[in-house]
Amino acid sequence: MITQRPKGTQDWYGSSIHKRTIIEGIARKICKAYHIKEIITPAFEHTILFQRGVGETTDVVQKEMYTFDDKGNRSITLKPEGTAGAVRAYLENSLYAESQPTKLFYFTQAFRYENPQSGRLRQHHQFGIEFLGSASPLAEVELISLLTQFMKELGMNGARLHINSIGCGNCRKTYNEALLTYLKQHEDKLCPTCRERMLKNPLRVIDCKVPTCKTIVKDAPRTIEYLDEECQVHFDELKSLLDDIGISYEVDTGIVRGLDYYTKTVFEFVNEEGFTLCGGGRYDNLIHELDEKQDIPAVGFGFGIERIINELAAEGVTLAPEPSVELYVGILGREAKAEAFKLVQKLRLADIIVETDYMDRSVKAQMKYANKIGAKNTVIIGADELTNNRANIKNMETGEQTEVALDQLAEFFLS
RNA sequence: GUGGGUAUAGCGCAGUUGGUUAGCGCGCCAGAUUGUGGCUCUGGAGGCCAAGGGUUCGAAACCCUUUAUCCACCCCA
Repeated sequence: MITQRPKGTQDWYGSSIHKRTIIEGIARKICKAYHIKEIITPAFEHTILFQRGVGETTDVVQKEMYTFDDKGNRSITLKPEGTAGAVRAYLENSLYAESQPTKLFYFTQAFRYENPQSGRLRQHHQFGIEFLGSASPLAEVELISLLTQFMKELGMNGARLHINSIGCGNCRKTYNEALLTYLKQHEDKLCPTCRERMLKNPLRVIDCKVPTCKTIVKDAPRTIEYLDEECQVHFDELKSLLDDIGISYEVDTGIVRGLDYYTKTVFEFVNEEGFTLCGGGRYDNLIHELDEKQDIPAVGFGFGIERIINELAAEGVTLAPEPSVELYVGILGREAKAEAFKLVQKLRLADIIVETDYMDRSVKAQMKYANKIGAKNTVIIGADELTNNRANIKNMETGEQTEVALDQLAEFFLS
């Protein structure tokens, strides 16, 4: 038990940490070109932030949060998603007072108490972006186009874009009435949970997976049919912008999203099995909800790092390998240790990846080790080399040896 | 929260209707004459058979409980 990690968590090391580093590197590079700045917010926040931000009726808040009282009797929650914390930081630090928009990216853990399964953990990691201050559909387009570029550079081909509009609070009112009227006609055929949530948050019934509910939902009114003028114009403009820049998408009127803060645009990138890799949307009311003095539109997304890695594996994509050791410096005899290590340090100062012997192994065992770790070259430093000031660099691929003066080794590898 | 599969060495797996000292492959360490890897050969280390209880002369195997893990539902990234 003491050496066992908690359920639903993962250790990152070896090839997994390498993949993550590559993914992060590509994301950072692209964010730089889009002029998006990094933000790091705490791993935990006041519970009320998520209750108000994510929404009291959501599953995330109702049953999935890691919530506890700290020693000062403050209710604290490990963040279940990235948006609320980033928006809180935006407000607390008055970032809205600077020239708008504010574009933020982050890599964060997210914690949800769920039963783990494929692509779902209790602690997972997200690459997220929040684009605050713009009501223009161009903000959505920017995020979607960034995501398209991101996946392309990763070598991922299987993700398709699904978009929908769920309207603003205004359209929601008329829509909810229409939906509720429809659902009430079929109430007897709905599953028990749907019968309950139909009253609290009827929108949730739309993505119920129970077959009987699905058949009813198929003919249910859609949010998209009840958009007011402004929301309709926004959605039409978004679609035409996507058309014009050549990003293909599918309008999926079933996308609802499980977080209450979404308004107008919601979108997902799903793989061929229909599994969500990335989800996001516009949240024009969230900021006002958290700080009534402010009324600022925004849009954002979260992309699951673990899901990226799974999808890349499923698509058979291999990422760039780790750089290999340029030189293994073998040490023979105690007298040679200090001199050999000085050489190692000199090469490392020149940014050359060098490894050496810390195990007092035989030359043969050291060569074996050098081969095992994939060293491109080896050199053995012993009494002979020290007295002659010369050593043989062995190319491990060809087996060829080149004699070089000890003090010329760094130069040998720099040229 | 609900349902199904699984749990044997660092990793991947065998292990017959219950029967001696629990095996195999990979990996790890060492050797095959002097200070040079890969291939081959030889040897070695490494197991509370997930944990706890029960049945039995005898349990890795059968039964119960717990835990973990994988998969699915709900929901989500």
